[in-house]
Amino acid sequence: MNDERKKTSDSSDDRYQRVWAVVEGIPAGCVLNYGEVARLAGYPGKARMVGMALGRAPRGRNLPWHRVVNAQGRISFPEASSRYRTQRRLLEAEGVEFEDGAIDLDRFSPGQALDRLLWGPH
DNA sequence: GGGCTGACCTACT
DNA sequence: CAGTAGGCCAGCC
Repeated sequence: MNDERKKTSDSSDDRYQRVWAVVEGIPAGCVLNYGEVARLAGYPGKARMVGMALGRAPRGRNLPWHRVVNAQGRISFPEASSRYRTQRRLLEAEGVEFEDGAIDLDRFSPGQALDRLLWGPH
């Protein structure tokens, strides 16, 4: 029975494709943490793989990698790094607010995005 | 083949 | 609230 799954067994590249698809589905102005992305991609518990998938993402894909932060709502880069500033600038340009260097994941999750559209920003 | 590292998470102390 | 411990998996010596 293993031979049947041989064709459908996930190669590393296919796993990245799935992660990228989920990330592309994050609407502007929203953020998800690595664990959520992993879960939505069908790999619960494999949050680390998401980070690697983003790092290995081709540039031509226009992947909104900046909409993925860690579970604490913080950017997973040293604040002194240029990557941190780039990610933060992109997020703030989309309306994501930082308080004390952290994002309120409940307020800026895709689920709450619809509420903001209907009820307006609180 | 083994060991370390890392764009991580959860649970517990 | 901070710190620790265990888990997870892909890359790179």
